[in-house]
Amino acid sequence: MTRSVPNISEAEWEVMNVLWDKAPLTANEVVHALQEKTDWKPKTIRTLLDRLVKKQVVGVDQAPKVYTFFPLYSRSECQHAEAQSFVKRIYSGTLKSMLVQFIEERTLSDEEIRELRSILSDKPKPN
Amino acid sequence: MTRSVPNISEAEWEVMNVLWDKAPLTANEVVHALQEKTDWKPKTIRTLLDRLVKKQVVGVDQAPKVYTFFPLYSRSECQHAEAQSFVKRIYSGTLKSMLVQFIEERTLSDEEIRELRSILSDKPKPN
DNA sequence: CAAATACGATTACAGAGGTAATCTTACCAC
DNA sequence: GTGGTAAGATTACCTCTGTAATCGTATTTG
Repeated sequence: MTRSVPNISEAEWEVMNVLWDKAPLTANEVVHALQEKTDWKPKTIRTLLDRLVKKQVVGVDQAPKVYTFFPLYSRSECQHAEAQSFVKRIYSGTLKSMLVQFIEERTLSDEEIRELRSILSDKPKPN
Repeated sequence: MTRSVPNISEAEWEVMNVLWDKAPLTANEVVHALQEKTDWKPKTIRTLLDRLVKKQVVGVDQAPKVYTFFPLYSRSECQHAEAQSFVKRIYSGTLKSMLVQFIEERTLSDEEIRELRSILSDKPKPN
């Protein structure tokens, strides 16, 4: 039974990526981590954190006077949820058709194709 | 040189799918085509069409008194644009990591994996 | 011709998201 | 203790999206 993941907006994803990498973090630590990637003001990042808390995607520890934030869902859980809805919306539900398109349009280099093929060969686990 | 595709919202994608299937269509024809898939009111669909025209994702032929609408971008062009930004946002840019995840989490059946593998084997065109 | 209808144009309005600023309060340094 | 600062809480404001309704005008119909 997969929990359903709340929607996470584009800007919020940036924040989540930081938290997944090194939570728990204070708001300030998140701000610093994002200072390189974005040019958001600290207040903006704080707003994003608050919204994530409100959506219950992020938890907060209020015990110390300076709050620390941490994810309530794993990165792969969220990626998976996004991927499902993305593939459904854009490719009528089949990852295959997406991959076919990427191959046909040569978006993937031969090298990448080789990599993908080897992943697929390795993995058909007989379980 | 790839034209950059304007953003298309979720509801707008439904409309685009209809247009890609059988444009040019009048607003009414689009409404009928969507009557089965959605429960949107005709006015709602009309609004979506107007917004798509405004965004210049859809063109309109005003010559006949009843306008006809048609896409200005191909379906695969739009899919591709969405896929790029999706993979970038969610999987740090690599389709590979997405596929790896799908395989590792057994989101794909053995059958699907076989299909993907055969696609990959067929396609590494040496051109 | 007058009324009904159909289509297009304009307007509406709430929620999410992007991007902050201001207000409040508590703590630290003089 | 008083003023500066930092953290959290509250408020702001615009755009986009979802979801239409209303208004104006032209065409059809009785």
